[in-house]
Amino acid sequence: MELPAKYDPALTEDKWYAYWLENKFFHSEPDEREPYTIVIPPPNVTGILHMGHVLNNTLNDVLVRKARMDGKNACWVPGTDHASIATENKVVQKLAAEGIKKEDLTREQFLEHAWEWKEKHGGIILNQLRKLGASCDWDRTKFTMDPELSDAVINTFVYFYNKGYIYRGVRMVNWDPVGLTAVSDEEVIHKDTVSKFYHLRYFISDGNGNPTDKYIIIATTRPETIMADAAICINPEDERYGWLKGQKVLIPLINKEIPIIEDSYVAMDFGTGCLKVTPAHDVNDYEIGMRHNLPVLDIIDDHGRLNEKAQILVGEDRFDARKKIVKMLEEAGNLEKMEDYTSPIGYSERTNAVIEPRLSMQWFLKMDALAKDALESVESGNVKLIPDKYRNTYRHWMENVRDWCISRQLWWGQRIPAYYLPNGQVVVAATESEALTLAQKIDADLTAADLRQDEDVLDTWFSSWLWPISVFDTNKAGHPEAEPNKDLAYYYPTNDLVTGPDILFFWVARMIMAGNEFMNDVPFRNVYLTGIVRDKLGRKMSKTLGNSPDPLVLIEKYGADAVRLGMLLCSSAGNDILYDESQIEQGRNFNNKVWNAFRLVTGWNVDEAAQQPEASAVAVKWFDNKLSQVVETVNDHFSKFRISDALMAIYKLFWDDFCAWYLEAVKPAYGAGIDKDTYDATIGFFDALLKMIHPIMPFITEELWQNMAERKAGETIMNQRYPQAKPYDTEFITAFEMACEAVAGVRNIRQSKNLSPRESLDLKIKGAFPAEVLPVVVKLANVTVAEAEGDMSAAQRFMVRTVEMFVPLTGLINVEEEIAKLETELAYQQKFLDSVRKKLSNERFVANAPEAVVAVERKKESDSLSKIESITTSLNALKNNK
RNA sequence: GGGAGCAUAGCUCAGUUGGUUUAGAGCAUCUGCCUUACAAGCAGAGGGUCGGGGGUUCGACUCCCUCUGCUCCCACCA
Repeated sequence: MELPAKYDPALTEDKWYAYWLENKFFHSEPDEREPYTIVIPPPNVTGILHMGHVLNNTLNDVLVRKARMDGKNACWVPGTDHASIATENKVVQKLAAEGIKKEDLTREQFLEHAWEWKEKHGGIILNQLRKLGASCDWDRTKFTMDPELSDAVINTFVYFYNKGYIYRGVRMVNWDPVGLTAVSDEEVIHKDTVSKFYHLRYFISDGNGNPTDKYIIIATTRPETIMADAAICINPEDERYGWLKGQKVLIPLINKEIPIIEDSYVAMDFGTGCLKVTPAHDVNDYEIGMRHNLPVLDIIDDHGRLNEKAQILVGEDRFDARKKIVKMLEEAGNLEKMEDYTSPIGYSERTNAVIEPRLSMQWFLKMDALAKDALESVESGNVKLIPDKYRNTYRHWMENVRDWCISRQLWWGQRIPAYYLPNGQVVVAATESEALTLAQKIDADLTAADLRQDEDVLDTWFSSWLWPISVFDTNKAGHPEAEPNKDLAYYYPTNDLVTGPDILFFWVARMIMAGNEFMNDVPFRNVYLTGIVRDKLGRKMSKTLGNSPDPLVLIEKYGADAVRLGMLLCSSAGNDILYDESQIEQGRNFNNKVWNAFRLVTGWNVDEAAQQPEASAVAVKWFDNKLSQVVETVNDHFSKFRISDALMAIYKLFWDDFCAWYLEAVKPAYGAGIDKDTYDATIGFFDALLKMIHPIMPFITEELWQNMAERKAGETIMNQRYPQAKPYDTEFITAFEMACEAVAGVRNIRQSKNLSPRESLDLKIKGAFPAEVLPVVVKLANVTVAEAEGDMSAAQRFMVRTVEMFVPLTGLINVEEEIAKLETELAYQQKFLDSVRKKLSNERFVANAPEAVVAVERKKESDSLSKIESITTSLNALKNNK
């Protein structure tokens, strides 16, 4: 078969993926083998593949394919996350574009639209993963809102409620006025934001609600909330304000009288030392309010607009209201001054809206006991974080965790299974009928119609924390006492989890909690935390910056194998990835290299009569050893999750060792056939190399492996065993390296003297050069080898370790130049020798350093001495001949 | 404000309990080659004293202190 000189991934990738699918190579069922399990970090169901997914899923796939080739029963479970707030937002926007307002729909109607949207867009990202080559067990594809998975979520809620871990209460929550829901603390991003610090005059009341001419100044960033002020607070120690005690002041514009209170919370050295207390709209103020029994007046509505309780500016958005009230305050003479002020402001992770601290009734899950166990799981090493610097971060979070606000004021998600009785009492049960049974124990006359289910849904993470359990067994979550089903018993705990550090707490920590609670075992052994993919300039990839390439376009342009290799090249664990398209080009180039090596090897004609040349025999022996050495290295890298190192080891083995040295050493002369021994060995090596490359570049390796020999139907490289390391001879590997150095030395001389590679040269050797590898030198350097004798001053000289090599070149030697070169080298060696000797003459060194270290120094000394000797000899000879 | 981490060739990174490293790789750069697998290639070459300073040690890129710069996480000073 004639292959083109350039590899075209478009011709192979879809073909082989379809082949893998048809043969169900990705599918796993429990059997007697050791399982290797990974659950996918489920992407948002409506998500589109971005570079972060590419990195994550490439790593996952490499690990899964490697494990599969190591003989394990590999299972990678794919799926998607319903992502309640993100998806609901998208649906709301889509409906808005069609002129439909969410408020005008019933819950059922809205959900119908949402499901329709999910059906339409839900599969996209999983199909994109197929393009990347992901070897997921698609038969096991799950969605966090699959009916059975939702049941598991509901059962979990009921379980924790009955355990007393879930409670309902009014708390200051992070309100997202755009998403119209509470969000958890973790979903709030604090960003330093420049705003204004307004200094406002509050006049002292005369006792009858009229202002006197005395006033105090308070500093605030939120003048639009003054109408909700419940008091002005000073520090009791603050002498400046002693006179204020017991007085009342008037809120500007609305002239409402509020008391002066004292609380040590107020910092005397910040602002003016007077704090306006607004319990409904600030967490601290709320706590002060609780301590001092202040009334709570909520003047901001769900959308972030002032409500009628504000009395003024009713219906205005909080930020518009701020601008307007400042003007009003100024006109009323209440504005002392304003200054620029930078402070951290909370933003919603999903909608980027400024978070409004707001009091509301929410459901919470107690975290202390769960967090304690989850911390222990990591501290004890039951779960290993890679890189382990994240243990510190993890510990800090787990020790300072607050109760988890699990209710969301949304429709898309699992609806909270709490049912209210007409009298306000609440019962919690998995189904309406069970809830009715419970309710009837309270009041036997109740009917189903009397029960009202809670309107809220659960936080998305309240379903995804069950993922490693519920993808296998939907009954176990919520029922720790139940027997796990066959799949769960076999696949759990999973082996490795690959995810980003940004969801270490959102997801990873909570999965550990759920695993401990329901399985009494952690959900995975290793958590490999990838970096964030950034652009060349180190900026996070984002839609708004437009610096995020479309992976599918890249795959089309370079092939999935190239994209995978390009991503892995720069991805050491835990470090951010600075993505640059040139890395993908490098991946494509490597593809092409493999392709062309294949063209060369398969283009050879076996000559049954030919004897194996000595150089070939040496090269075969060497590469056999080298291969084992690198397999060992690669396995070691894999065991430490040093994927990019493993990749580089394979890359160099193929390109440098196999192509640049081995193939050149065994390549038959033009037009000649190759002997059978060498050919068979070469094909064997190629086979091993393809297997080593396969986890990283699955497509091209399958294509070539299939073409390398007759394959039976249903055969695939992905189910072959990974090459095993045999004992190898390091001495021989070193000897071959010396041969390579000798070849390089000759090539160097050719280059500097402008000599053609076709022109054969003499190579004279002085010293202990391993004779076994000489045939390779002879072939690759195109030289005739002999021992050096007599005067070598008319030769170009170089050294391989301690062996001197001469290429006699009468008439071509520039004596002056050679002398200068040798003198430089001599000076260097002399200096080196001095430093070694200084060490050796230090008694404390010789006495304290380990024997081996001292021996090394002695070897350095003797090597250096022998080099100096040979340099001196050559130098003298040159000088004498001058 | 608290905590963590990073700083090694032009770029991205290795350097595994301090000693065969007066430091390695890939990419990029430079030089010479269209040599019959591959110019997406081949053959060579140059390039850093390990952010600054101090200390411990026979010996430090590696340990300690300090300064500088960057990054991330956490955080209720209005």
